[in-house]
Amino acid sequence: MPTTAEFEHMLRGASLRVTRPRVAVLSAVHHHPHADTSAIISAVREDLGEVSHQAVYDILRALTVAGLVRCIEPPGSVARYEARVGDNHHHIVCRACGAIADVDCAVGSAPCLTPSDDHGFVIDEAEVVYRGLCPSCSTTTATTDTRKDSRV
Amino acid sequence: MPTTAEFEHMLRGASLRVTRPRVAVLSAVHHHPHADTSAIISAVREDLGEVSHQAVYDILRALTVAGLVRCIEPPGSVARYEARVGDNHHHIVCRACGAIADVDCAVGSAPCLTPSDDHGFVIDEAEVVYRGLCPSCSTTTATTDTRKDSRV
DNA sequence: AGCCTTTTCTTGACTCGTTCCAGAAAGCGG
DNA sequence: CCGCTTTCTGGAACGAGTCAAGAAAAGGCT
Repeated sequence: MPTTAEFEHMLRGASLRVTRPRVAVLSAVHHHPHADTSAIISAVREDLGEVSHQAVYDILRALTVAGLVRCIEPPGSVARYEARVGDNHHHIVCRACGAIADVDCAVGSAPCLTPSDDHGFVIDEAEVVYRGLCPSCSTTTATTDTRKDSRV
Repeated sequence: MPTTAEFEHMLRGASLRVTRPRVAVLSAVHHHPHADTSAIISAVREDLGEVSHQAVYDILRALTVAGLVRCIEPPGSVARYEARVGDNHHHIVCRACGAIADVDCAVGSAPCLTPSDDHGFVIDEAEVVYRGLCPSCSTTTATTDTRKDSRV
């Protein structure tokens, strides 16, 4: 886990001013992977005392466009943020509890980036979202759900 | 494009009561692929006159759980609905204008359903979202965006 | 065909995540 | 240390979607 000095260095490297709220937000995202905005606001306020929610929204956007954090928006959930950037990994979302886990790329090459027909689009990214049940939900839920209807 | 009688038959086949709003919503989703809820409401009202938005929300949910329509929620956009169900296809979303196009599965097998580490999750579906620029946006936008940083 | 039960639709208020705005505060180059 | 610029505060506002109670209608049954 990076130190405060490293967070400051990351901000400067992205041409962003170094402020206490920004360091706190960056730190919160690193310490709470896949946290939503309100969780990040809480974490930042534990750190600094009162911080406006607007500041956190602004900072998260600034960090996102700077490439220091990544915003993911799972269906049926609010926006969540994570610090793993640069490596293109994907996510498993639990249908029952909404838990999210990271998944590294399944295959070495990029088969999903070459669809059969791109309709003239210029594709620069493909994101994969796996859906299923997390370990605890799959055990508590009776094994009544045996559908297997999805191809990829 | 299915006829009204066929829409009614689809509803009955899903154990759903046949009502004019439901037929109109089902028809609207078939005629307007990837339309958002407000567009569907407009289309239904052109058909039937006044219909409450609540009815459309309820109907869309009922049709979704019945498997007659599919709900997609692209990041940065509201929920959209489409009638192509059963075949597992994916979507290209234009970063600039939000246009959506269908993409059939790139490969015959399901490589994306076997991630390198599933963290104990029971995966039953994988959804792929391609992001890029649609034909018109890629020509109007100057070719200044040459990043190619995504693997899958 | 006509009743009765259950489901569905209407109306209207309301929640929640997010954004907009104007002014105060703080970072940082000179 | 000063001043310009960016950032943060506080509060209002917005929009998609949800909740709740009662009216309307679908469909089974006689």
